[in-house]
Amino acid sequence: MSKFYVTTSIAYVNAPPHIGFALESLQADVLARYHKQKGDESFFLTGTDEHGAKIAKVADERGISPKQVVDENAIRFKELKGALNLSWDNFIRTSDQKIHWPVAQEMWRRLEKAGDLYRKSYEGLYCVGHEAFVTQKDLVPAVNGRNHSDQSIGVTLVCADHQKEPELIKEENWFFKLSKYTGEIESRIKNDELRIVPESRKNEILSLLKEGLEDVSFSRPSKDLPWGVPVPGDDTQTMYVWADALSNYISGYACPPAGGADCLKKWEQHPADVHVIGKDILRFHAAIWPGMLLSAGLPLPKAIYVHGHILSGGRKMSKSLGNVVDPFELVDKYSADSVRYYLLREIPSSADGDFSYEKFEERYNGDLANGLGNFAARVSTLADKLGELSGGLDGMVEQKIKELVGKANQKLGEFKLHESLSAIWELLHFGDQYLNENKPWDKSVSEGNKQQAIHNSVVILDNVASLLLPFLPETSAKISKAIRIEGGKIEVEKISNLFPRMEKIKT
RNA sequence: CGCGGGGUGGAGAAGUGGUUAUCUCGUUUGGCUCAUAACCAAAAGAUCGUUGGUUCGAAUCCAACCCCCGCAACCA
Repeated sequence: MSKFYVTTSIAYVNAPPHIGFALESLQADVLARYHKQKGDESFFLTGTDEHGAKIAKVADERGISPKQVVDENAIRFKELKGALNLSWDNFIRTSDQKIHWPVAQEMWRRLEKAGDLYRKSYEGLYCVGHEAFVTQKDLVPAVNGRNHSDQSIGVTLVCADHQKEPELIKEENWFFKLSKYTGEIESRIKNDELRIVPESRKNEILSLLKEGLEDVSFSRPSKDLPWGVPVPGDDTQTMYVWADALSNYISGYACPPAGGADCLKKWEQHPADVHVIGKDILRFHAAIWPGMLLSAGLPLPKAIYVHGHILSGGRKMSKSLGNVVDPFELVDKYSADSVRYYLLREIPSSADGDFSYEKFEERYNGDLANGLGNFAARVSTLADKLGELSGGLDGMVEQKIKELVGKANQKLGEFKLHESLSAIWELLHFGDQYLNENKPWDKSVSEGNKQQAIHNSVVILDNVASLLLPFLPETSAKISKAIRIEGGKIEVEKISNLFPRMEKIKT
């Protein structure tokens, strides 16, 4: 038995759960369930990132404490477990002062001890409207008439949102010597000690590393960032997101009750096997996080699996377009397993994918109702009519099962979840073909051949159920429960309407 | 010349030098009737973004160009 530790990224709680986070959770869930099924000791971690100026601002606007804001929102993320039938073992919240903070602070001390943290003044453009620093790209030429006065020096640049000229502000921060680790990180990724999947993402990060990493700011003055983990030994500064949020992979990893430094030991013995993340945060996980771990003298995760984003109707989801898809609404309307199936099958597991109700319906009717549901009903009805079955396994059927089970598992190992599902459906298709060829309902077929054909179909169905366990746990259990195989004898209960066909709702 | 990813039948994808370019959905036709008007088979439908090159042979390698999408360091 081996160990398997998988994580999702932690979600920022300034908004309710997004369907993209649902996808990420499902992908990690499949991996966790698969390893559990194999008999591995699996640990699946998820959680929420709860600090930052944005949260503090929301709290301020609503006249409540930041703690209240994050408590409210974190619940929504936890509820995803029930809604989507997730199997995570722990949910870590970065506002957890008892478990998380000591770990984040211990990490900080380690970096400091390694001589990798230093003070430096940071200079930036500060917009009063944003109450935050803005970058050059946030600025646009002024369009206001009153700004036209100083044409002598050209156009005035102002903040796009507030039409105000930003101030130049200097402040002192702690910086992390990430640049020091560029070479080491690069070589670890290059030789797959830290595997980045898919290949295209690996190349992307390698080309970034080739240009070299710069040191990153690791803290903010506490007056600007009041809501966060205090920097150990410097009460004027609060940790900026990196040391805080990324440490969750250690603090959330079944931290021993003693906490703090003891948590790091656990990671030292067995770091994460996979971090499942979105393409938007690749560089943080493939550069800053490994840099921190190297500095702290800790092992790197073994793999980072990068998924794409979900588009809605071919476009980026955004509130202003009104095409945001709420995962809870979906599950409510359909079922957990059908939403799981759609997201895991339709969205290529390492590229962008699209969500639309039309496609959902197509997948549901085509694959779940007509494919899986119908085959289960078909086989179980045939078997139920005959009562107890005996007979052997056809060599050709056995070989096909072996081939496709192998393919499904191989794809899973490559994190190609949608292709793994596709292999399972190949097996279903083979089952339908097999039945049509052997016609166990036909009067001209001998009793022995009928028994044989149905026996083989049941074995196919049983294998499908087993392969489906990580993807569609509920459905898989329903099918498995109906099939009893003991020695050469088989008994099957009738399985009806796993997925009732949907009527066309939309044009 | 910032970096990267991508452009394959109506839609979505697979396919990194070699016989008639694969799969799913959709369309048409035939078969079957155990099954959720489900299942099986066959057919139609692609100048593989454009142009040029390498090669006996390219979707696949090279060059130029066009188009789409990310990223461009503090935004998680």
